[in-house]
This record gives sequence, structure tokens and C-alpha cells, in this order.
Amino acid sequence: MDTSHPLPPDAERPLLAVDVVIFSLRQRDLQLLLVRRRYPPFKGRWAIPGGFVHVAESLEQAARRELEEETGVHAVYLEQLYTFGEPRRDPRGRVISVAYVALVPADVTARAGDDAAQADWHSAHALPALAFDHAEIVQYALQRLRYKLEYTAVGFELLPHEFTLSELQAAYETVLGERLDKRNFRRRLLEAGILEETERYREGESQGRPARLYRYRRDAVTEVKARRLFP
Amino acid sequence: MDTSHPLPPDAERPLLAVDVVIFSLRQRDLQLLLVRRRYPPFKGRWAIPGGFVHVAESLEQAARRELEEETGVHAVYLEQLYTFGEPRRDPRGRVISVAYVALVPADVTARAGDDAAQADWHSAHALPALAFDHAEIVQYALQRLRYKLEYTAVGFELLPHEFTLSELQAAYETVLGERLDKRNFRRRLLEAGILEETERYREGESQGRPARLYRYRRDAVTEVKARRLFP
DNA sequence: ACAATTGGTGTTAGCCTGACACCAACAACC
DNA sequence: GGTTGTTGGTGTCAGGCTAACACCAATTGT
Repeated sequence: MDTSHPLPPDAERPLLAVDVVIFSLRQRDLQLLLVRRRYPPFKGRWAIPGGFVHVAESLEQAARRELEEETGVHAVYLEQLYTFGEPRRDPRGRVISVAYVALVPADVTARAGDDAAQADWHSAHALPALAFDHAEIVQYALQRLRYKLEYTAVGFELLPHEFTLSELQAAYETVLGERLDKRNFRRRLLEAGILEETERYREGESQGRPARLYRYRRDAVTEVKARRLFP
Repeated sequence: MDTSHPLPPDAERPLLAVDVVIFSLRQRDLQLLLVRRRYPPFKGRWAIPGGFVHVAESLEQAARRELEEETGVHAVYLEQLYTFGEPRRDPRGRVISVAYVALVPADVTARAGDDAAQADWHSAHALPALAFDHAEIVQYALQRLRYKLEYTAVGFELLPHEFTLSELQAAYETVLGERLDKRNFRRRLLEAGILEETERYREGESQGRPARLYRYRRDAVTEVKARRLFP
């Protein structure tokens, strides 16, 4: 009797890639990092950074590696987004792409990795034509980002370590694409108990009154509990 | 000058699998379908149904195929959950598993596929030891199911085509693990406009007053808009 | 017919949301 | 140094929504 079971032939094994949509706030605009492809297919086209997963590496490790190659940062917010695996999404053969979303502070600078001729920030609202199905991935990432922002506290991840409430509000407004009431915004975030007041102020950078700096309480629960449809 | 770019060697290609967590409501209990593995590794252990993705097949097609092999149904709710890819999660080598969640009506019966000696429903609250990292996958699926139920209308997917409001409420209560107020529950769902009243009643199946049967309005928007943290 | 069981319906108090205006602290300019 | 402009920071209130709550209706079984 047969006790073993055949694995698929090598020809059926796909390639495994991770692609990372890296968001940041620059010049009061929501931007994401794109690289220009140095090799075919889609040579010369803009794409989101990514690459193949190494043998002994977890998916998240691979995503962090790609992220670090392009930006130099590693201790930032990173979350798995979705896995794209249409059979013909890559002309070289079957390539499965596990997409991640990263949020990096505004002071991070881009740098080109090995596979990319250039790496540059692009406004999320005015993107060039992208390679592969990357437009779809970006679309999905944007949706997820807005959605998360509405009911969690990830907004901080887009700002420097210390920030003013106005900067935080501007970040929310930029991502959500709508204006928020100042007093209500402040009340909510302060009552949520996820901010820590510092003794310092942001001085001399604008011409108005200096604003108090706040810090994200890393010890607080990461996800603000969403309000529920049923009690 | 080099204009091509090497692909990873075949040895680095992983195997690609889909695994499907199939939920259903049976005997007023949230249950999920498990199969007993017929081949090593983990021969004899319970596992969630799954298998390798064929070359020309999309991920969702593969998930629907596995689903149909085990249950015979195909037109049901199916959603990608998460991709698990730890390097050593499968002793046979690198296997990437794209996990899906399926919700099937209560009247579906299990049937063993080719790779499984048995297929049976198990209470989600009392599961046996599972193969691979499947316990983790199930945990994650349960979390997602509860979460979605709180702010969307997927509850119907667990019920037959026509159902009473009491049955729907019982479904919500079973999954969420808490009791809901009857009047508030009815009011919300009726006001949401996603239910369609039928002319029929469920008669003779219980000893009380017959209950009106409702139907899910497939033409309505699938996702009830979640309430938002910021207006 | 009587008991038991399930189906179906409205009101209200309290909370939360969203809308709204003014004074404070600093910089730039005169 | 005073005046103007700019940004920071604070409290209230009305209205809507949520959650809590009890009784009559229609059927089955005895």
C-alpha cells in the first residue's frame, strides 16, 4: 500500500517574492517609494521595491531586508497586506508576491538598491505607470492605510519620534483626504491615552506659538479598539 | 554591459499551497472542517483542508477547488486570510501557505477528498492537535471571523438561503460568544436594508409561533460601512 | 382550554458625536 | 516696542445613536 505522497514536480514550483509599499509623509503629501527597474521585464518602469525571498528567510524578514536596502531603516511599522498570485502576473513565469505595507517617518531618505537605478518618492495621488500588477497592489495598500487610520492609531508611524498635535492632525488629514476638527481631534487622541506629553516644545520652526511635543506611548496597546456594530 | 538579471536557482523555489479554514454552524455551535492526513508528514493528524496550487491556477481558484473537493459547494463566501511562510513550517521543505477562510451554510455535508482519510466537523472551541502550524492559522481565522461579524454582514453566509431572524441572531451569538438584545438586533438589521422579507414562514419546526423567513439581498452592498473613528 | 414556547414590537435615558469661537504665545514688520 | 499675523490651545451644547427594558401574539403539546 502506498504510504507516501508525491510532491509537485519542480516545474510547478513558483518563484516567491515580497513587495513593499513604503509610505511616508513628505511636504505635507502622502508619498510612497518607487524604484526604477534596471532589468527586464518592465525595464525602465517604476515599481514598488521588492525582491525574491531567500531560502532560510521568513517572509517578514525578507520584507524588512528589502525595506532596509531602499531606506536604511528597519525598526518601523510593517504589516502583511495581501498575496498576489495570478498565474500570468509576471512574464518570467509563475511569481507569487506577498505584499507588505511599511510606514516610515518623514525624515527617512531613499537610496537605490542593487536592482534599481533610482529610488524616489512619488505622491500617492499622482503615480506614474507601474510595472506588473503594482498599480493594483498600491491601490489596495492605500485602501488599507486609510482604513486602519480610521480605527487605529498607526498615524504616529508616519511622524518623527516626537511630534506636535498639529503635525499628527495634518498627517491624518493628508492620508484621509479630509479636514478634521481641531478640538475634537485633540480630545479624542488625548482621551485615548496613547500619547505621552513631553516637557519640550517645537520652537522657532513656524512663526506662531510654539507647540508642545508629544510622544507615542509604546507601552500602550497598539490597536485602539474599534467601535463595534454589536455591543 | 549586463542587461539581464538572474532568477533564483530552482533549489530556492518554494512549494505553494492553499489551506482553507471552512466554518459552518452546526448544532448551534461554530464548527470547522478538518481532515485526517493520510500521508506523512503528520500522518494521522487532523489538519485544515488544503493542497498545492496547480500551475495555471489562481490562488482563489485553488482555494475554491479544495473547498469543493471537501464539501461539494463552490459558490460560497471565500476570502484570503494571510500567508504563512516560516522557513521550517513544513518538514518537507519550504512550503508557502496562502490561507483562506470560507463560510458555508449549515446544510453542507463533509466528504473526504483524495488526500484525506476522513473529513469531519469539529467545534471551534474544542479542537484536536493539528498538523503543521494549522493551530495558528485557525486562531487567526477565528479572530478575523469575529472581527468581520462585528462590522459587516457576513453572518448570512453561515445560514441557509432563507432563514429567520432568530436563527440569524443565534448565529451571531454563537460566533461572537455573547448574547445580544433581540429588539436591538432586529431593528439594526432591518434598518440596514440588507434583508428581504419573504411571504413564507418557518412552520412546524419548533413548538412556538412560526417565524417569518428572510432572505439576504444579494443586490445590496456586501459590506456594511464600518463606523469610523473620525468623521 | 390551558400551559409552554417562540415570534414580534416601542420607548426612553444617557452617552457620544460633531459643530462651533475665543484667548494665548510667539515672530515679523513697522 | 507696539502692532499684525500666525499657529497653539481650550469648553459647551444640541442632537443622534445606543442600550436597556416588558408585554402581547401565534402556535404546539397535553
